[in-house]
Amino acid sequence: MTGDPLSRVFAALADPTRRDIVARLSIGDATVGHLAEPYGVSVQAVSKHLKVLEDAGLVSRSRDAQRRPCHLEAETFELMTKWIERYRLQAEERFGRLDAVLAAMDDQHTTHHHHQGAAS
Amino acid sequence: MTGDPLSRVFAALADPTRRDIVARLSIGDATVGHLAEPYGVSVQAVSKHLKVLEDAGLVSRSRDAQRRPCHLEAETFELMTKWIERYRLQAEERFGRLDAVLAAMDDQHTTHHHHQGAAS
DNA sequence: GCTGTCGTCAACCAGATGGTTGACAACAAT
DNA sequence: ATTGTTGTCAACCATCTGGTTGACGACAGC
Repeated sequence: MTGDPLSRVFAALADPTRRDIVARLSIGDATVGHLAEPYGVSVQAVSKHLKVLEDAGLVSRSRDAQRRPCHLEAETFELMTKWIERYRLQAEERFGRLDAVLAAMDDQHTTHHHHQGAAS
Repeated sequence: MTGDPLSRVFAALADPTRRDIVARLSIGDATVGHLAEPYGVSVQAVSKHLKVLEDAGLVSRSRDAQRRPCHLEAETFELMTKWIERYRLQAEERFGRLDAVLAAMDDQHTTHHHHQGAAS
C-alpha cells in the first residue's frame, strides 16, 4: 500500500493480531474464517489484515472453491533480518563487543536453550 | 506509546526516516539538529521520530548542556529477531528446508567475521 | 542582564489505520 | 432454482500518525 517494501513488512508486523496470524500460519495454511475465530473481530477485519500481510509479501492466497487458503511466505522475513543484523552488528562493534555477539549467535543456533545474560 | 513492546519496535522501524536515523546512529551518537540536517523536515519532526524510537527502546538520550546526544540501543533488536526467527524457522521446517536455512545462516556468520566493507 | 542556539511542547491538519455494518459475488448443496 | 457458506468490497467512524507552525525552556556567550 504505502511506502517501500521494507516499510510494509515492518508495518504489517507492528499489529499484534497480524503477528498472531503469522504465528498460526507458521503451523500450517488456513482459511480466512478459520483464522478469524479466535479473535473477537469480524471476518472482514481479518480479511483486511490478510490484505496488509499479502501486500507486504508475507502471505499468499490461493483458491479452493469459495475458500481462500492463506500461506505464509517465510522468505520475506529475510528482508527484515538482513536490515536488522546489518545495523545491530555495526552498533555492537562500536563497543568492541562483536566477538561476544557472534558467540551468542553461534550458541543460539547450535543449541536451542535460552540465552545467557552475557550482553552488557 | 500504543500497544505492547514488540509492536512499538516494529512500528518504530516501519518508517524510512526512522530507519535512516537508526542507520546513522549505528555509526555513532549524534544530536537532534545533526540528525535533522539530511532530511527535508523540521527539527520538531525529527524530535518526534526520536521519541518514537525512544519509546520503543531503540534509542536513549543523555544530556550535554542544551544538546541531547542520541544513542542506539542495539540490544532491543533481539526482541524482534527472536520473534522473527521463531516463526521463520517453524515455517521453513514445514518445507523440509531447515537444513538449507541453517547452512545459509552459518555462512552469514563466517563471512561477518571478516567484518565491514564486505557487507555494504 | 540580553541575545542566540538547541530542543521540546502544544495546537493544528491531512492522510492512513483498524474496526464496524451492509451488500454482494462465487461457489456448494439441496 | 433456491439456500447457505465463504470471503471481498464499500461506506462510514474513531483514532493514530507524520508533518507543519508558533511559543517556550534551558543553556552558552556577549
